[in-house]
Amino acid sequence: MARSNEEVEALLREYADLLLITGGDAFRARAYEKAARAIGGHPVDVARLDEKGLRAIPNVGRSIADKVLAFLTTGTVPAVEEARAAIPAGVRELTAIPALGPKKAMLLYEELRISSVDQLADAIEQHRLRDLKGFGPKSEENIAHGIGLLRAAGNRIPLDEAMEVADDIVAALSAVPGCRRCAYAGSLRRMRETVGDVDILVAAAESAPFMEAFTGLPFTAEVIAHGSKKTSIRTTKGLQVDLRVLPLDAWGAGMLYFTGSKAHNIRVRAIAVRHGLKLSEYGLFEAKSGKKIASRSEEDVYARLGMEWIPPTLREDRGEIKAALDGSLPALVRESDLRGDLHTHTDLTDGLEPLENMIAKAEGRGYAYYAVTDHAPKLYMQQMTEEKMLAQRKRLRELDRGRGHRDTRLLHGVELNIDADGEVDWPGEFLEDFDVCVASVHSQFGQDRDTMTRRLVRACENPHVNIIGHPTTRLIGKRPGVDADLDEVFAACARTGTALEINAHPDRLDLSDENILRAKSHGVVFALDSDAHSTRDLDHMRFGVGMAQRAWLTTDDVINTWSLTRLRRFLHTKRTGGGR
DNA sequence: GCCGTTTTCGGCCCGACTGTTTTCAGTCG
Repeated sequence: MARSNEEVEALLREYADLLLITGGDAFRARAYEKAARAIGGHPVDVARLDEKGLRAIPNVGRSIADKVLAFLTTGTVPAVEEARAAIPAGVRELTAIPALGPKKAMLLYEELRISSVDQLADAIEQHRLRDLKGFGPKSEENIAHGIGLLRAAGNRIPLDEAMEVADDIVAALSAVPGCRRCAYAGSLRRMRETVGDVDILVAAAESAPFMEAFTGLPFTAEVIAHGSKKTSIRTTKGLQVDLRVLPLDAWGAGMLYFTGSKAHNIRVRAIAVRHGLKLSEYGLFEAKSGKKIASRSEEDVYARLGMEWIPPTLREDRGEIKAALDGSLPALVRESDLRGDLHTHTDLTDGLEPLENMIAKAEGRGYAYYAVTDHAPKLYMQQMTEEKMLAQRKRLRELDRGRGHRDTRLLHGVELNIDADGEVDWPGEFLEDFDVCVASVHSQFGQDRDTMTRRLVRACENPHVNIIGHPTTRLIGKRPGVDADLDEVFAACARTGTALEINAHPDRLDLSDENILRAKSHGVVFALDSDAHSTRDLDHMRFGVGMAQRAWLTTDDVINTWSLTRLRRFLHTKRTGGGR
């Protein structure tokens, strides 16, 4: 089941938002936000903690621990219920619009009784905002733009949220007697960056017990359709999940049918037709006689069509069918190929856990090397100094020395800020003592295309910058990527020996699969990084691997699948002016 | 509301940017 931590985090965040909207003490609201973040990233399930255990979590004191306990035992917290009663839920939803915060949302509600995004859109259309204090034509424009962004995200949900639901359902249905196979298919299996609905397949002789178990799941909010072959539900979070039960003999054909993108499936079926065959979710059949040729496994079906088995992440009709026919599919990078992580944080800046915890988890993942890259001083809120950085390095070197050959080697790095002109926080003399430098844009996202392009290219040309972090800085569903001539940036990376990051955080997935494909055509190499701010975040790597696979990457393309020796040579070559 | 080599109060990651003002509030990272 899903951990309680996420639910508690959402509850505390909601309470913090409501406090801000009602104009409560901002520091009090911040206390709830900090506690929410700490609990969300806490490695232990809060449902298993008593008051003492809860208060041991940073930023959780008596009051919040009591509220969490009340929530875990009764399902509600009186103070939160009171706040909810005072403010329509729609007012909080307004704050999801970029450029619209709690103060303006409350003003809109008080003055114009606006309590939904739709009402706000109408009010803008009628120019009713302009008369409000603090609003003008420009704010109207910005808010309208923000609403557009929000609506463009549609009802698709982030990959990790869909994955968690799917994992839960697969675990629940796998435990039902008579289950022969159970797995998720669809865009989730293809690892698309967002998911519209989840498809679950079960192989079993009888479907009824599975349909019953499915509609009875604790998070089923609504049963949309209930039949013997297919049942659809909507979860409490609004995600549609379809379950199909099929005979074990049709498993491969079913998985193939429900996994491929529409375009992939059309192409595969066309190949079947050319062979005088017919492909459906039940199997591959001779067109004339109706005799079944293959259906039990995906490998069988593809093989009878003259193809290699195609990894799900490639099934987008982007050339994989031709490659499968030729026998030239790439050996895609796998999570087990990763030998290290090159972009991670600790509680020295905005991470949630100390250096030692992060390292222990990295070792648990079997990494050969692990880089700690906390924020540099120009991200002002982190208050980094040279002294703090050097103290961290000293500690890290001590930890590294106290270890045997089989342990994870520790690298000391930094995540630099690329400023408006493409400069970074520290001069070369200070940077040259870091093992690895990531550099990222964290401010002034709105620069025009030429300026932003020059800014990123300049960062690539810095001999100490090894990796451009989250290169477009997009936040999926919240903020578009920066406007830059990416082809020019990618060419600069290739020219200067700078790697581009594939940031595996599910809110970023930056670069995206399409941009990775473009960058690869320029001859760029990539760093597949978690950008972890907690030990749990280190496991986000699977999502980045999904993006890398969707872009056809192999271990040759990903620098942190390389041996430490090869990696060090790559990092060193740029500094010594070697280029690539 | 949380926290403390400052310990029961008084601080709280700090600064830039934007659009609105006429000296600044709101939002963001």
